[in-house]
Amino acid sequence: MHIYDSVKKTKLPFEPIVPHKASIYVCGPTVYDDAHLGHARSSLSFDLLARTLKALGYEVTMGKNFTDIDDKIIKKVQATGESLEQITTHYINSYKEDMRVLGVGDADIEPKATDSLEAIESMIKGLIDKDIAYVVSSGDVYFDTSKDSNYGTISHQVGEDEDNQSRVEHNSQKRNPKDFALWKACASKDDICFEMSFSNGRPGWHIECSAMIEKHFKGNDKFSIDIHGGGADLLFPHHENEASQSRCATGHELSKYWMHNGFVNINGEKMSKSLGNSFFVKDALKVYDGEILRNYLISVHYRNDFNFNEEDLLNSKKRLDRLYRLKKRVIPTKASKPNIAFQKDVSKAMKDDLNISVALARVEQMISQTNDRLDENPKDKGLKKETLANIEFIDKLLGIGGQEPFSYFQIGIDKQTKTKIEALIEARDSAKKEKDYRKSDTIRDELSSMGIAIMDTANGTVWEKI
RNA sequence: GGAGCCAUCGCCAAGUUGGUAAGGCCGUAGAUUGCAAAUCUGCUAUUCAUCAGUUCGAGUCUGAUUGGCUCCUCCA
Repeated sequence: MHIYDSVKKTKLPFEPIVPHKASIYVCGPTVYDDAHLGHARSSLSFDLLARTLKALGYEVTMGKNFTDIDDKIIKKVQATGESLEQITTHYINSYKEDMRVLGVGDADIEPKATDSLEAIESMIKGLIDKDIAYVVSSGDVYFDTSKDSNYGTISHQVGEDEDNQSRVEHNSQKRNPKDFALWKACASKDDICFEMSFSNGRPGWHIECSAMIEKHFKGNDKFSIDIHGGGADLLFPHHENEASQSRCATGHELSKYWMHNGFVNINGEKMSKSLGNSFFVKDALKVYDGEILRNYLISVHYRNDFNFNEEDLLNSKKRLDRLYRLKKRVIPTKASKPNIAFQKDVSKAMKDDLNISVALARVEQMISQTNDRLDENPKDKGLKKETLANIEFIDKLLGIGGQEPFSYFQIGIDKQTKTKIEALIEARDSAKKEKDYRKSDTIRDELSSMGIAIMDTANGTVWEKI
């Protein structure tokens, strides 16, 4: 397995801390709103990573946190009158449900900031004791970046000159402009605070992840975890700060490898809350099936930016349709063993920093070849069994192709419509038998206007929702 | 102002260590079909934004130019 390390900026062989085991920690969402396509993409990227590692025989431990204390959540609390817990529970469940529909299961470890306050406190305390962190008069606790000579080695973004045109607000209480808050003291009585030895307040964003990693992962004397992941925007300052805190607190590096996924753009524009063009997973799922969305979102390499648009989505759906049409041809049968060459090729592609394009190209080659062989010999039972095994292999590795193929093509059709469609097909068949092609074509047109495509096969007429 | 990324067929998109351009969609010709659809087969970039350099050889390395984009502020 090779992965691209976005800190070293090169592809590296994956050599985990403990042989055959992989510990991954991904920055999860701040739960004050529904998940958008960007969350989905990040989640999907690391889901593919975990699936690939598992397929290669690694025992994977996936951690993904929920930031459930944050200014925006508090704002929502104040705006809605609901409790912090009500709000965060709601959005955590909403996130999990969306991801489940996209084929991403729960992480093995799902820490919440509110469950990690002790770990946060002890890490901050330790840093204060070493004078790497300091408390200012307001009660805020800052991290002294000048104490870490390696500060900047993660993002390579910290220049020599401190006095650049950075948009970072200059706080006179800070020792250095780049220092960041580990702990924010309560500003008012309405604030949501936790009592700590240094002040009443709440944790800063960066410390949460560091503390949660230390709490849940063992690591060794050099690294806490194997892979730390997240969106490309988190590289700086979030991951830089995380790495620095952990380095100073633990005396070793936080993560052996760093992976960052690219953005989802909508019509070429960055999707962000401030631009107001967020595309929520829930909204997308109203229109498209979860697997179709998944198939689309994983079709572009995880490091590239992803430009979401409907035309490409439909294109990618057509590719998935081909897989399911093949599945229709081989079902019902019992899967045997997947074709070794095929399995090897697909795995090889995924082993190369999750090269999904090459993997999917190989899948399509398999589809074409199998269709060809099935055209020649429609009753090749061995081939059918192997093909089904191939599809099951793909489903396990990529999370696509796992549905029952007939229902895949009939998603969103209710029973009543289904009965009607089947009646029309029956009527058309009898018209065809009587060679009344005008009538049969009229029926086909009627079905077509209902959004139903039909195809005459050796085993009778089948239909699909377009 | 600082840091960095990207530019491959009409569209989407691969292309570690330089060796002579995957795959899909669309289009097109054919097989098949009552006609379609589905399926299969053939065709579809002497060329990788531009210019220069290194090299026997560059989409792949170096430099410059042009055009997109991101981060430096909460952000997946």
